[in-house]
Amino acid sequence: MPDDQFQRDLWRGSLALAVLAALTDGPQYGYAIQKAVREASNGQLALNAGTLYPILHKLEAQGAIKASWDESTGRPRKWYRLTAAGKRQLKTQTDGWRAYASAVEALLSPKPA
Amino acid sequence: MPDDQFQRDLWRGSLALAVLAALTDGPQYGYAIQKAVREASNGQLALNAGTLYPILHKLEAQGAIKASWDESTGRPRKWYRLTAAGKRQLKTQTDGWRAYASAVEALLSPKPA
DNA sequence: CAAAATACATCGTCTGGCAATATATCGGCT
DNA sequence: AGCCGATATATTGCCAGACGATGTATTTTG
Repeated sequence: MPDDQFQRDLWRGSLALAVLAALTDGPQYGYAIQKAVREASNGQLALNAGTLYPILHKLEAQGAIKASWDESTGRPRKWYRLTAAGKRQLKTQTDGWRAYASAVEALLSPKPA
Repeated sequence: MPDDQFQRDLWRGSLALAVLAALTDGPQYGYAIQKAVREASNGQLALNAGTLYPILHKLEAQGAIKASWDESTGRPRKWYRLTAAGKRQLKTQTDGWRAYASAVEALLSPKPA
């Protein structure tokens, strides 16, 4: 059941989804993503640095995002932008997340007698 | 930030939440829970046996559920029911799940300009 | 000038979930 | 009667995700 597997992987890696989502409005660098995610979720999703950077590297290895250094600023920043594949992945996983969330909600809501 | 920690733990163990939820309408035995979860989520959450039983044992150890064997039927069945603590836990974690889900949704939705 | 924030990164560890495996009974089909 | 699939519980070994801790260096703020 590859479909099943997909659902599983999706919910497990939902922080990666958050990272992708943070890049929808244009390129960002790591530290800014961390803050953006925290703020967009009203502080509820605190993306740890030890979690964020591995995710970024993995997404890059997968080809979902592409990185480039900006040395012009004081501290060098590594900017990430979504690739075409990354945009597709974001859409697919967003749909998947919503399906998962509504499945959980169905379990939590009182069933019709 | 203990609050943060709570949020994290909640989303990680969301299958345990599903198990608790499956017991709201009265006691159930393992195999029935497995099917109930699968059906209530339209097949999207397939609770693996190797996942379910450890969860049940853990919830029991925590005192959230209580087990009793029914030997009267052919194959003996182990019935689980929510304890008072389990009901409280279900409510708390349900609220937590919804907060988490809406936080993720906030990230996925296009932000207001 | 010191402290806090910015900015990237890695490592070890813990935990959750899964596949595989094991055991045993029951119902239906042939 | 014999076989198979579904029922029913359970354990084990493995892998991946996430976290805390730690490290380095610069820049802003007090």
